[in-house]
Amino acid sequence: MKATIYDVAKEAGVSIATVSNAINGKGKISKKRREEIFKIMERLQYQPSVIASALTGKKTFTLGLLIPDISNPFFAEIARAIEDEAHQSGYSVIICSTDNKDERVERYIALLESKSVDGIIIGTGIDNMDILSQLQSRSVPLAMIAREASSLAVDTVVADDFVGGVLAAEHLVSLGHKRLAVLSENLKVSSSRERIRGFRQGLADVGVSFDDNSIVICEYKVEEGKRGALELLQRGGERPTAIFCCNDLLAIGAIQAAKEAGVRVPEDLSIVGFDDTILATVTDPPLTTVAQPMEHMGKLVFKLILGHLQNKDSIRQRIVLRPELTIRQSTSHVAGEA
Amino acid sequence: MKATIYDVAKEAGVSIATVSNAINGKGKISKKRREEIFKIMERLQYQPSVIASALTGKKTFTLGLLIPDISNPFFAEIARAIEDEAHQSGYSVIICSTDNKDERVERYIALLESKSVDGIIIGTGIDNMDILSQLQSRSVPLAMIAREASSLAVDTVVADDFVGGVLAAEHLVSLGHKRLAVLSENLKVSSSRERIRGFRQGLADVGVSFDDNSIVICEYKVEEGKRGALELLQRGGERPTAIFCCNDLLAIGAIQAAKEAGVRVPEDLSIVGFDDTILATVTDPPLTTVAQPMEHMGKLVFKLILGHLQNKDSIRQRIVLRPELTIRQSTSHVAGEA
DNA sequence: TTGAAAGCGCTACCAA
DNA sequence: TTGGTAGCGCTTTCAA
Repeated sequence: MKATIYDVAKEAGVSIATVSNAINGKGKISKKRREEIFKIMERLQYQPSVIASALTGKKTFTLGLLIPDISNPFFAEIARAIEDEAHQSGYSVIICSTDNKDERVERYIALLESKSVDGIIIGTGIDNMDILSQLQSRSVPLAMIAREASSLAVDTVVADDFVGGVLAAEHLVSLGHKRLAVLSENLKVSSSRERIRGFRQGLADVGVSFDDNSIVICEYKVEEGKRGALELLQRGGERPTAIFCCNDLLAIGAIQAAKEAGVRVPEDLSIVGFDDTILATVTDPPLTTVAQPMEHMGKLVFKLILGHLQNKDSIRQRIVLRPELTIRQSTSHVAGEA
Repeated sequence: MKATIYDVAKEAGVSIATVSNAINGKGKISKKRREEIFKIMERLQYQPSVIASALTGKKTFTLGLLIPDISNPFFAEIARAIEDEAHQSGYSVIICSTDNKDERVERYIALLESKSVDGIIIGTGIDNMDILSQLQSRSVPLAMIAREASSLAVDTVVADDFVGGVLAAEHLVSLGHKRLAVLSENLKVSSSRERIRGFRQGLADVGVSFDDNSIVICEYKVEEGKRGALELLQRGGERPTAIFCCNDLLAIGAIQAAKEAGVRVPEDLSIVGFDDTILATVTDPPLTTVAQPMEHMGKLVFKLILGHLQNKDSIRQRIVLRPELTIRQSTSHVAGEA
């Protein structure tokens, strides 16, 4: 069987209390004992049981990460950053892909709670914010990434989605586009709403009109984006000359839709994405997109929630990172312009 | 504070043993008591602590998943499949991105063991197989996915990498290619070795010669693939007319290298990838690649390891899935042929 | 059918 | 400096 603290204590001829102290650097222990104990631990291949210590000490050194889908490169990259940072502090992270379904969110949260995770990082869209406020009232440390829960006092790291939207609008306008459309995922996702609001504002600022009918909503998958874009392209009336997509996956769908509809990108249709995942660099044409500093965001949320874990009454922070426009080849001057 | 089994027992006027039995469906309990207890649990929002029950010798319902990098779409998709399947059985999965570094593998394994995970699924390349055999000798349930550890008796799910290599070779040869090259990640990854072996065999079968110097090894990142492909393209002597890349990421690197070197794909250079991740569908041109049934593989490993957890002496299985060639537009007849 | 009590491995507090 | 010991929340005999 695996060695326990008792085995070590017996072997060293001391009490388990002393071994525990040695391990945790508590109390005073003579150097000699200390070294002796460590040597024995090594010989016995002793590894303290996090489970047992969690039952007393309280921490499990495990975090839950709620995201829509780990197979979405945006979240995979964020997850990687969080994981790296967490691992350095001895934390593990449990991934929970929710597909933005409240029902899954609730199941996962219950599971995470029963496993006594030390905190939960949330990057998933949630309809019913009560779920979160309940969590908070049960004093489970929370942090949000790439999503906002403005009704809650909770540590948050987001890119400035509004500014991102503005950036996209400005870019498109500067290329002479006047007939714009938007492809967005479910509006229950706060970041999507902000992006659209920013996009609108960016257009309004320079007097370009924008019609609400030009917004198409769909799920966050490529397939859906394609369907949505197709709808936009096949509508009666004048076709938009540019589409702002609320994430790279949808932008890819739009590119595919354009291909299928025989519309050239960027000559006949400019497309702007959001996120700047690895996908944006490999598409045909490479995607002009609003870049979020994913790695940085991931590392930051972990630091935030860690601060929270170490110091119960550390002050809540909301960190907003500025996105940047990465111009590639999916956007160009509107046809007929200089 | 969170409700405990004591609170429920007190409220119900029974002993904790009875509550425990009710929860776990053990022993005999009168229906009346049973229902009463459940009602109280609900009212108190009682959730049994997995931690505490794990300490009593039961399971933690947590699995570790070792992969090279969760931000690699291939592993992200596999992780998603495993996660879904696991969640259905009440299991959580902790992701561990190792970058194929033994040092990281060891750190993660130690962490997972100290957290008493019920099992570990391994999809990462490992140099020192002793790490695994030690794990096994400590009787930690193991399962491999997309990797082999032939020296160990362990549940395994892989695509038939050898056949995949053959498929790629046959396809290229059928297009008239004779000067072939290979771009592979580190050969310590068993699957890469097999793919190359299959590729070779496929060529040999039809009498096309292949020179070991045409194999370039690099890390698994796009950047590295690009560098490697560039080397291949800029060598003196005749340029290869086709490159077989051991995964999609490298294939993308190769596409980028070709662009940079002014070599057209597929007219001047055909490229075949491996995996068929989402990336393959969006590249320019879309990638011809050997498809692995990722979702299926993920679901299968979980089932395998679960069987192992539920029935200690379930027999070891090695499941080999047949890959398929997905032909897109990165391959074509060699220039000058019909 | 139900309950009392002995742990599981570890931490923390109080004595020695 | 050290050790004894009371839990942490739950499972599991063994009796009642």
